[in-house]
Amino acid sequence: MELKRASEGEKGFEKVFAFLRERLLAGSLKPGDRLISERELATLLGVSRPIVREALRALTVLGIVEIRDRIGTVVTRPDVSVLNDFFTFALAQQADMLDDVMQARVAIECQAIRLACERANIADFERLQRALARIGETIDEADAGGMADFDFHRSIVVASHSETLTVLHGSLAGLLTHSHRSRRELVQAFPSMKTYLIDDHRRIFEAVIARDPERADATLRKHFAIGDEYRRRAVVGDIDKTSASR
Amino acid sequence: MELKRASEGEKGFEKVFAFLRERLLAGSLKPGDRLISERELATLLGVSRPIVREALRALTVLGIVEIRDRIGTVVTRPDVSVLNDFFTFALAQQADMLDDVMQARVAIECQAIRLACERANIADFERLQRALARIGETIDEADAGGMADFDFHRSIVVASHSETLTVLHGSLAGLLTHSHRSRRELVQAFPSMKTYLIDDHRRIFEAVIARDPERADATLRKHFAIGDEYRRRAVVGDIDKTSASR
DNA sequence: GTCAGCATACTGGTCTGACCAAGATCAGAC
DNA sequence: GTCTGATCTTGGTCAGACCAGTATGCTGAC
Repeated sequence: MELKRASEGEKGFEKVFAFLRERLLAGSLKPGDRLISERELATLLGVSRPIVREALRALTVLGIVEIRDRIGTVVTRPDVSVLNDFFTFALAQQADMLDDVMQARVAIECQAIRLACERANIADFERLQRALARIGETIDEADAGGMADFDFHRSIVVASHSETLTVLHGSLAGLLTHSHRSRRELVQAFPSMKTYLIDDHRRIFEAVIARDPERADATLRKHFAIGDEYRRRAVVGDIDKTSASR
Repeated sequence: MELKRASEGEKGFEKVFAFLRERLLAGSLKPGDRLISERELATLLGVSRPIVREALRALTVLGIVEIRDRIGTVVTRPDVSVLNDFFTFALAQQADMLDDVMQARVAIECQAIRLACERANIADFERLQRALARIGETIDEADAGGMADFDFHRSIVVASHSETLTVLHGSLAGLLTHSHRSRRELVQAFPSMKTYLIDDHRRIFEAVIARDPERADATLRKHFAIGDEYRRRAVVGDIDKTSASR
C-alpha cells in the first residue's frame, strides 16, 4: 500500500505521526472529524496502543487534535494558544532576554496599530476608549494600573483583527507581565510618569481614531522609547521628578 | 512533598507534564541537562512508563526536550522548528491565514531593520551586501532568486542582533516560503518586477548602511506594500508590464 | 407504536511486565 | 597501560489487561 510504503522506514511513533500528518495536511481530516479509535489505529498501522497515544498526545500539544475522555479523538481548529506554551518554555530559559522580548512586542504592536487604523470598528474604538479611561482612573494603583495599561495595548492589537499578531502579542505580553508590573511601581514614586502615561495613551488613542497609521506608529514607538528611558533611569538611580525628555 | 501536593489532583500525563514543566520554567532544568531515565521518572511520580513517554514526547514536539535513543532525554535550547510544524498544520486548514502571517513578518522585519540600523556591524553589512549582489545575479532564476531574496531579508533580521526577533522571523518565514516562491515566478513574466526587486532592495540596503531607522523602516514597508500590490494584481489578472505605482 | 430503562459494546486512561537493540561502563586479560 | 568483551542501562516497543464512563441498541413496559 502506498501509505505503508511511505511510512515503512519510520519507527512506530513517526509512522503514526506521519500517517495522521498526511491526512491532516491533505485535508482528508478536517476540524470536527472524529478519528478512528486508538485501538483501530494501532492495528491499522501495526503498532501498539501506547505508541498511538504518543502520537495523539503530540498532536494534542500542537493544538491540532483534542482527546476527549471516553468519547474519542477529534480534529480541532488549530488553536494558537499552543504557541503560548512554547514561548513560555523558550523564553523562560533566558532571563536576560526580557529586553529582547520587548523588542518583539514593540514590533507586533507597531504593526498592529497600523492595521488597527485601517480595520478598527466602532466596538474596537469603544474598547480602546474604555481602556484609556481606566488608565486615568487607576493611575494611582500599581496593580490595577498595570492591568489597565496592558488592556489598552491589548485592545490595540485586538483591533488589528490579525489573529497571528494577537496570538504572538499574547504570548509575549505574558512573559513581560512581571517586568511590566515592576515598572508600574515607579509611577507611585515619580509623579512625572503619571502625565506621561495618561497623555501618551491618549495621543495614541487619538491617532487610531484619526486612522492615521504613520502617526499612530510613531506615537506608540515614542511611548515605548520613553518607557524605556524611565526604566533606564530607574536602574541607574538617576530618575527624579522631572519629566523624561520628549 | 510540595511537588506531590501540586500534582496530586492531576491525571497521569498531566502530573508528569506539570512536574517537568515546573522544573523547566523554574530553571532547575536547563538546556543541556540530562533528565533521569524514563523508568526512574515513572517510579518517582508513581505512573507507568508509557505515560512518562507521552509527556516526554509532548515536550519533544514542543521542542523543549530531545529524546536520544539509548542515551537519554536531554533538555534542548528551544527550537523554532516546532512552530513550523504547528503553522504547517494550521495553514493547511486555513489558507487565508497567509496574509495574516505576512503581517507578522512585516512587523518583525520592520522592527528588526530599525535595530539593525543601530546595531549592525561590519560583518552584518557584508552579509547584506552579498545578499544584495546575489539578488541581482539571480534575478532571472525563480528558485535561486527566491532564496537570494529570502537571504537578504534574513540578513536584516540577523543584523538586528535580537534573538527573539530572529527566532520569530525564522518560523514565520518558513511558512511563507512557498507563497514566496510562487510570487517569485511572477518575476519571469513581468520584467517590471525586476527593477522593483533590485532597486527596492538596494534602497533598503542603503538605508541600513546610512543607519537611518526611519528611512529603513519606511523603505522596507513600502517594499512589502508593492510586493502586495503585485500579488493582488496577479490574482485579478490585471498585472501588466508597467511598473507598480510607487 | 412509542418510549423509558438497562445491558453491552466501545471509548479513552492507565498499568504491568516483558523483550529488543545498542550505547556506556568497567572488569579482566594481555 | 591498553584493549576487549560482558554487563548494565537506556530508549523503543509490544501484548494484554483492567477501570470508568459514554453511546447505543435492545428489551420490556406502557
